Amino acid sequence: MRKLPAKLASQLYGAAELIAERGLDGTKIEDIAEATGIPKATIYYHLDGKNAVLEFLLSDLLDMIAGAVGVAVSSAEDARTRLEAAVVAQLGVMLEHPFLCRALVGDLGRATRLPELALALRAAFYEPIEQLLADGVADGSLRQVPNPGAVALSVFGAITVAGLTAAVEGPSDAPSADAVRLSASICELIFDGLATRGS
Amino acid sequence: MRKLPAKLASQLYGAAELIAERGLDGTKIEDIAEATGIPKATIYYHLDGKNAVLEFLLSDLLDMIAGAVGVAVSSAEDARTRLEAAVVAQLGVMLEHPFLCRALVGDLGRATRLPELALALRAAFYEPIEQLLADGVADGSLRQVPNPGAVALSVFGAITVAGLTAAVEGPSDAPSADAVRLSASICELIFDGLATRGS
DNA sequence: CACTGGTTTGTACTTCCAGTACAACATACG
DNA sequence: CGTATGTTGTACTGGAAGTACAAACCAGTG
Repeated sequence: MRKLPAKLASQLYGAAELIAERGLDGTKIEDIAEATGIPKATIYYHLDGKNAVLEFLLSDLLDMIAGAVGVAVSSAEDARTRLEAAVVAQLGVMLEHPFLCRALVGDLGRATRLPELALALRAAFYEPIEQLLADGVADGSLRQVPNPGAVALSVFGAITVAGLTAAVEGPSDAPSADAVRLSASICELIFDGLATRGS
Repeated sequence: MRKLPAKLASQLYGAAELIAERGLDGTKIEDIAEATGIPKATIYYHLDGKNAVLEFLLSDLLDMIAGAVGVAVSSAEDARTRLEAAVVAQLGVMLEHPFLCRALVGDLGRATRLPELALALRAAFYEPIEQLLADGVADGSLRQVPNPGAVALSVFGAITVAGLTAAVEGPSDAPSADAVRLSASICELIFDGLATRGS
């Protein structure tokens, strides 16, 4: 089940918009069959049901994010700079795949209940951030905080919610420019905060 | 449909844990009937189906949050202080109702597709924050940022994700103490940021 | 008390859809 | 050619949501 032919895989993306729009519940297998041109029997030959369709689509998105972030994170810069790069990378992928993001948000519950996906979610979104915050303390580019776990979670939330919302709201025609802009706002928040400065 | 008898309403809460655990899909109406003691026919007499059960439970949670936050926000302090109070209030309610939070996360997609709930979600979580950030700029207790909308969204994400995760992970035995602790971490992040200070 | 209107509930039914079974067909490759 | 692996149509099964409805129940109210 883990190696469906490339051709089918690419056709399956035709279902993303459908699922994004109506949710997996509101989408009949027959609809997916029609939208993708893959007959129902064939879908069932390769995939173990509806959930597997979602799982396939989302794990792909998550892999893309994890990949892009992984690249961004592995430069030689200090952690703070790498965190900025990671945010841009993550938002870039998200804004480029708005339908997948909408599907993810819409069926988040299901996603977190699919063990494979839950892991991939963590790996794509949360872990890199957690790691970077720790690195930043080590290399002095970020500040030590009393409760790193909670803070990492909040940073993760700040980035992800902003990204998902942006992706969900409007498919943009210049995703990577938007990603840069949005990431600037987010980084300003998480680095400098909102308090009025003495300086 | 908006005024089910108090007795039934209270019984319905018995379904929250069930839904939190398995998701609405994984929960049969018959299960809900059994868990709450309300027979299926009666459920259908008052409510228009499964979604309405979820809608009832979640709109209640959202009302509680909106209420608590509303109180916190309406003090005479400066915006920054009120924002802190709002965070504590929001987290307090969330940690006190872990099952409802889990149900919310698990069926977020469905929730956002129910128009009433989508509005209540916005009103409970996002709008107060947006307002406070604006107030803060006005009264000088918070800094002006180039893109207030995006920042408000990130702040919202930071608080909500941290809160939901905490609620989902472990039902705590001292919710309000935990809320205070967690909110301190979050506020430190959103006010002071993570950059290393010159000072 | 009897009448009336709303609730409550059991039971049986309809409908819809995910998933299965299976047979016929295609394609490839030895 | 023939065996294996994929592809697809069609018909079926099973389970759960939601509906229909009638019988019971429970106020009030005259």
